[in-house]
Amino acid sequence: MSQLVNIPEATRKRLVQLTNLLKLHQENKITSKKISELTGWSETSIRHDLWLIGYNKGVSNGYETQNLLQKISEVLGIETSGDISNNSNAAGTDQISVKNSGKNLCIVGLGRLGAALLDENLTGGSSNFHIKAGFDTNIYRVEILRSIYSLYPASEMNFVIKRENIQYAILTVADKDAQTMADRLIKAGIIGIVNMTNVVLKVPDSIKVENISILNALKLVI
Amino acid sequence: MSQLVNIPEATRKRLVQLTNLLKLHQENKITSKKISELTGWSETSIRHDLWLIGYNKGVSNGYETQNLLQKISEVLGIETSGDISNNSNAAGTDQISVKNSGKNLCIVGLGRLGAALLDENLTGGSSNFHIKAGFDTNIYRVEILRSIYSLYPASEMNFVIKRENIQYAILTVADKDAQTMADRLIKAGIIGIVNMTNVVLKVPDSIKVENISILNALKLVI
DNA sequence: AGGTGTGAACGAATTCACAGCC
DNA sequence: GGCTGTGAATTCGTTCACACCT
Repeated sequence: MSQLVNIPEATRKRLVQLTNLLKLHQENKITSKKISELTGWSETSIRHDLWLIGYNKGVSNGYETQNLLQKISEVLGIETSGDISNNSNAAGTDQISVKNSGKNLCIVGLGRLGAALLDENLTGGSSNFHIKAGFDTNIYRVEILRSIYSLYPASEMNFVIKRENIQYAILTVADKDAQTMADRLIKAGIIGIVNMTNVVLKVPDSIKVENISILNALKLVI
Repeated sequence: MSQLVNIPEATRKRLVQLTNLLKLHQENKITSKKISELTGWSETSIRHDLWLIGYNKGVSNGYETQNLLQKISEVLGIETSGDISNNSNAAGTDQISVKNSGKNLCIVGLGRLGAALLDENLTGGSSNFHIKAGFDTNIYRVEILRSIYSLYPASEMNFVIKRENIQYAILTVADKDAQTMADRLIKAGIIGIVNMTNVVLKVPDSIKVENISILNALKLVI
């Protein structure tokens, strides 16, 4: 789909974070040294990353902030649209028309955390994620919550995910239900899961999972 | 204090996750093959990890679940304080605490997400983290929220962190305030930060940071 | 000078291969 | 036969060294 080049995982992680940095960066240009100062990454690493994605617009004088941001977003398959969507900038080598389809996602598990995410500004910033649904096994929970998003009992998961063309899920259920729910999500057609539970999910190779358990993170900073 | 051996970061991550798996595992024994099935990690990797931490109780017949859990927790410096203490003392009071060297933490930024974390069961499971304080620059926010935890305006951060002997922080502020708040936390004596913002924090080498931005995670599962 | 681009060298992490044990 | 323990081999990621640009 988007993945023009095969980017190493470590580089992908840095690039995603770099997009956020570039968005906040006020100045026109930015050097690898400056990025290094702001992040703690080595200058070489940054240049190497950009080399890997075939960026060669720096030419000894630093990178043009917006141009770099554009390129990285392209390569990662995330849209930056938002602020400067002057798509009319020709010159670029983007022969492949990046389809501007927003990414639809759902939140599975509407406890305190999941419910908070419904209102979190996930679609903001300028990345186009659309929260299309929230699910919970507890039907009362679904009814009680007020939100601008549509909430459903978990029993309707399969149906709703297909109808709304949802491809990604944030999993915030109890640990004991995590694997079961992941299985159901995958069966319904989900291809990427942000796993906020504390368990390791076993999924097919084709499914991408990112683990961001708060408890695990705490144990790692000890 | 705990770090008996110098464990590679990749191994540490797996071990933390493995503790969760072992806690949920019902059977007495577990093999590397079984762990592999449950997680997707390679069998060799698992055995190698255990070898690295000097575990050698497996001897060709699988590992004893509880013994292994104990050992890993020890090495990682996280207490397991017997999650299955239902063996004899069935009474609700689990005050049987082993080595109550609890880790004190605070939550910085009491938006929807931060507020949700106050009530999240972070200290549960069996890892002893104690949420000692919540901070927000918005003093009204602090006053409005009800919780069993103590909330303070950010201006009192330095004082409270020292008084309560808080060493770890979960950062859930707005991106633009992230670095500033991190700096203040570090100045106040914090040594580990779980960074839930979307920015990369620049911190001294002595400070541990784990990044668990939901937005970044979403971009990585695309 | 101060910056990028790029392959080679180095170090970290994973996998392989096989010895040893039950 | 099925399992763990362990060094070696391989793959992956980072850093170095230096050519080149402006």
